[in-house]
Amino acid sequence: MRSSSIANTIFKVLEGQEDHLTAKEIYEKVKVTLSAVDPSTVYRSLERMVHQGQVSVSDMGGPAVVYELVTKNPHHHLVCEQCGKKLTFKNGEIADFLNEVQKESGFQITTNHLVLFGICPACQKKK
Amino acid sequence: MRSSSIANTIFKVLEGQEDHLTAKEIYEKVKVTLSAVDPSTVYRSLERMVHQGQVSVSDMGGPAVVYELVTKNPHHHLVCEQCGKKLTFKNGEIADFLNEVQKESGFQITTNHLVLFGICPACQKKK
DNA sequence: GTATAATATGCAAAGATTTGCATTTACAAT
DNA sequence: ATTGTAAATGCAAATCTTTGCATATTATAC
Ligand SMILES: [Zn+2]
Ligand SMILES: [Zn+2]
Ligand SMILES: [Zn+2]
Ligand SMILES: [Zn+2]
Repeated sequence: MRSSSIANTIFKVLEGQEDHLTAKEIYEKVKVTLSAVDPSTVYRSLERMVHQGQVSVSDMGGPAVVYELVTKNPHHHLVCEQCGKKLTFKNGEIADFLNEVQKESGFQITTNHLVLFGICPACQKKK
Repeated sequence: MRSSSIANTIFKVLEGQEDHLTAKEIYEKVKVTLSAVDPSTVYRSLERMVHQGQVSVSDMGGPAVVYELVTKNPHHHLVCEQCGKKLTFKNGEIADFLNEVQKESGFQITTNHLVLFGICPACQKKK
């Protein structure tokens, strides 16, 4: 993979990013560097990176699924479906559960960015 | 909601369905009964039903997210990302974990159809 | 290095989904 | 029943995403 490849540019974009990004947002950011890049190429690259396990793709309750680097800091989330408030769990806090499932099923778990939904304490009070 | 409403028709479609369906598939089935229905109406109705908790929406690894009645038989899945093989867990087998998260976070968990991914034993052998 | 095969990219078109707005329908209050 | 309000629907347009195919790039084998 040469350093100017799309995948590499995507990688850099995700690396310098705290939050999760939609495919569209990633495309926009890649276009800043590679102005002639085609959307389909970005979408296909993302798909590839997800399949290879470098990147996670998740529905976080927003208008579109979001992508994030997996390698950087493995974690999981609990999202309030009413106000969008987001808790982050370190991988270890969920690992027990996933290991249990792995042991009982024989499947090797690949889920690397679990997203649960709920209603946060504040929103529970609201009614 | 009158009995010929779109939401009601969608409900019937999902009720008489074993497997998960994509929005497109649901639209096609609704159209059989209500030939003049507009796609956007079906999409919006589904969104509503999901928001109200009657229907689950999940990425099961296929080309599009899939919908399913939640009320019928609450459950969760583990899907092989290589061959698509699908295990189904009764709600009880996952409930402990969700209850734990609920207790520790104060969030009231609403996730009603959890989908985990992994590699099944057969595909692990394939190398 | 040259040839061969596999992968990545761009482009155009198709397809799927969402959005804005006007209209209709359902519900509730009078 | 009449009126007023909120929700649901259809239609057209916009947007987002995927797909097929040709070209270019990269990797592998000789
Ligand atoms: Zn995350
Ligand atoms: Zn909240
Ligand atoms: Zn299911
Ligand atoms: Zn498998």
